[in-house]
Amino acid sequence: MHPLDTTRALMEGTGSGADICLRCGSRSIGLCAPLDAGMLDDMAGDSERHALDARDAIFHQGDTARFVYTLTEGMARLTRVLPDGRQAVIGFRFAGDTLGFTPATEHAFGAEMLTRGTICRIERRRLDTLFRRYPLLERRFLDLCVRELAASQDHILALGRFSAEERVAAFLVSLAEAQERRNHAGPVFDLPATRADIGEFLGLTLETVSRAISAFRRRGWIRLHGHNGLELVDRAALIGLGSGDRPGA
Amino acid sequence: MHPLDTTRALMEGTGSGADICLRCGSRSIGLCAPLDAGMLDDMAGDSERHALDARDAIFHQGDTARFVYTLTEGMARLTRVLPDGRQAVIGFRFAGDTLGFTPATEHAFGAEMLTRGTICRIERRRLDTLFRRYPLLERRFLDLCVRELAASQDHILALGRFSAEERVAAFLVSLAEAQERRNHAGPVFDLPATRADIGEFLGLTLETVSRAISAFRRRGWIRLHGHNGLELVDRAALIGLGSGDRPGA
DNA sequence: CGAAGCATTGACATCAATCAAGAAATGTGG
DNA sequence: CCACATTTCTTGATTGATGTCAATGCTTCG
Repeated sequence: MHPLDTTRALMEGTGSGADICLRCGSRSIGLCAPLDAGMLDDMAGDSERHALDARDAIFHQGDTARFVYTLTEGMARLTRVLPDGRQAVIGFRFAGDTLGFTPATEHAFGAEMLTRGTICRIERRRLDTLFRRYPLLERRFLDLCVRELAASQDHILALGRFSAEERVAAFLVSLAEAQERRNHAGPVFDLPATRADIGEFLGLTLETVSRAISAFRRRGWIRLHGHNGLELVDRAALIGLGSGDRPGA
Repeated sequence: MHPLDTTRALMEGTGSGADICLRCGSRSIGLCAPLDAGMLDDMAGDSERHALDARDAIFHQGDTARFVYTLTEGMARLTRVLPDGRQAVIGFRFAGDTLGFTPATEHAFGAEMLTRGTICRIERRRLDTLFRRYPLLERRFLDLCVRELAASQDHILALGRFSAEERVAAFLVSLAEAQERRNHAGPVFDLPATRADIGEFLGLTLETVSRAISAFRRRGWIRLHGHNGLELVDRAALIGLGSGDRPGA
């Protein structure tokens, strides 16, 4: 992964290939990708699907980590709260991503839907059993984990060293790329996160995010279609700004 | 882990228990902790020790990831560089921590010694063989990886939401705690990182770090002993500031 | 003792946060 | 389908925290 494609990998999260999860019935489930039919049968008996509305919580920070989740439809955000109420968005997740996997007893962050969608969940204990039966599955989790770690480091680099506009540019590009990797067609992308969500992800206020987006619009780099539609008119300009290779800095 | 003990876990890194690595001969080697004598014999034939001076590189960003390293003595920093030269310190590592483990072909970051010390390295390919022979070892890497991920998220929270003084306070406390967990005695801790290193870790300039440290000194919270000695006089005050639970924010 | 590296401090500039008002989009009920 | 309420977004004015530039002082080490 290019170390500068800051948020791309975070956006990409733990998503993966194009296999079909027999139980969930949808394409491209991160968790199930490396499994053959026998493993999937094993999992199917213990997994459940749930439909959720926008803003619904998948799990809360501090919850006992009983389940591991796969987001099968929709977009979610991962949040972490400080005792004084300050909040940060740790990352965004898309259809196909795995959520809430941890060896700790509690979830260190909460997860909420940004759109309506569905999740598929399996008991943590059941997953441990499967790890023992199918070592390949555990290997896969290790890979996902390392990839996510690399993405977190990209994000650390962005938060520590990028200006406001650089962060927003990197975010918009990574959002578009994440959707393209998920078979998105057409020039208009979804932007279900509010300015406040984006700001909490990038360590900025919502006003600063809004100003950056307005600046890009004035420069003709992007076009907005309602509150939810985003079109990248000059992607090269955004990539240039969001890649940390600007000459004067 | 307390979500607010921001940098503590990052400082703690992948360090671990108190087992003895037969090959390296030193206490508390992260990599070897879960292994019995048979596994250690297996590893010993392929691992090598190296002595390094302060500022020596252990590996560079972009290097082929042939080896996995264990820091057996000394302190190191992990750095990531942008094309325009901006640099960030991703984390610090202490004796007992594992470095450079990745399934990717290249190291995504570089590692340099801050003090003189020694490292023990094993070939990545050899480690893969061991994974197949000792599933417990792979499980251990998964645990370390998840813990490091949680630490990265703490750091993201700090970079995105903490003020300069809060970040420096959290850093000093975590540095002290990391050394205490490694059998440190006495009130004076080592601070081998320069103001510039700390600043690159916390997303601040070296001047801002210096000002924060001076402010703590003026308030009687800390005392400095030369360029390398740090004494926490009022740890509670530092913890209060660095925990994100200040009332007015 | 002197040199080199690192740290401190001050003056000033700048970027992003804050405070505040109003506009656009979305959703709701009649 | 329209009017209204709500939420989200935009923009402006101002403030404040941190960065930048520059000069000086302290530690360490040869």
